[in-house]
Amino acid sequence: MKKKTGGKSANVWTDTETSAWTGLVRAQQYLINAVEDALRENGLPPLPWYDVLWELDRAPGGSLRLNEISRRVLLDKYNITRLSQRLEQEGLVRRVPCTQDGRGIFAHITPGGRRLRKKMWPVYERAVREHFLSKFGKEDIARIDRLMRRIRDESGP
Amino acid sequence: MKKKTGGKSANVWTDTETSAWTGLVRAQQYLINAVEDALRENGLPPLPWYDVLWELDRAPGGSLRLNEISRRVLLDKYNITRLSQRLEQEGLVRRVPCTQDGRGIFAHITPGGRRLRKKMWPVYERAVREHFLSKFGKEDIARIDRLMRRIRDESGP
DNA sequence: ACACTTGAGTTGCGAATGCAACGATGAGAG
DNA sequence: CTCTCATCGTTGCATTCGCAACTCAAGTGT
Repeated sequence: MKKKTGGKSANVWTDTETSAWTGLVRAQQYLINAVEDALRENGLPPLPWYDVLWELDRAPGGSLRLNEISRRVLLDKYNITRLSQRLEQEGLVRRVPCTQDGRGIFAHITPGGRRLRKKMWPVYERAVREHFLSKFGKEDIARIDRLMRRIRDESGP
Repeated sequence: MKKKTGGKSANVWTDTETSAWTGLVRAQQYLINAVEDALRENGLPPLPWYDVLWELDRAPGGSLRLNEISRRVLLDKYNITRLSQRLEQEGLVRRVPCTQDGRGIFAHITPGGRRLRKKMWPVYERAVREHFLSKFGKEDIARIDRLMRRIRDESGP
């Protein structure tokens, strides 16, 4: 029971800190698992595919630099390279070199890509609603939004 | 088009819902990445190793059924099987068959395992504090704890 | 005793991931 | 102009993951 913790950045966590941290990590793991399960059960591609297709679908012109995709979905570049190649192989995306920047590659979503995303959406949305949204009221959702936003803010230099 | 969907739970999300969902997922991805980076930069093993060692270290007797580990760290059984084999190969864990249940296997943490966990802790804790805990006050941490707890509650029918 | 179902853990194999090294282009300094 | 340096994307290789099929032990019913 000793509260030695008076010095703020001691090596030791309060129970609440521990619980909040593991809770956050496990909750998200649980949610991802649930969504992936739902997609798989419906014979649909895995989540990262959806993420990328969504980013492209809502991007102006339906295309983004691989670079930018990487930044948005938080996957490493090499990951995006290969994912985009797989997507292209399935005809969901076209990879077109950037004329202004010789080393850039645009991923451009195809009609088939938009179609697939639309087809995945109901499954995705149902899973998220069932396991996440349905458990909270409007205010709590807003609270979560505000709290989570703080984590990635001012990630800085 | 038509909102045949019965009522409020239409297929469409409010901005806050979208933002809260992606915020949660991205925040956690961001945090995991940060921790993994920190571990790697210090030449330490990846996060799942820590998770398992931590669960074992704090478990009474320093051992758990593979089953139970799987449940706690939210990794699939086959994953735990192989992870525990790798840990055993590194001398961090001993896998000992359960006498009462012929098909059970206990993972039992070794002194070396406890030592490694202790060595990983400062790096782990620093990363989490820097990227997560330091951004919130006591009340917010408690709030996050309460909110995240709700997600995994009453999952079972 | 018998088959039947469930549960724990393992394994083969193909796919995805992580890491580091690499080639190529653009940007800046002198 | 040329040299260096940072950025973008790719690739080889090893590790890990995902899935389905499998073994063996427990539990259940007859």
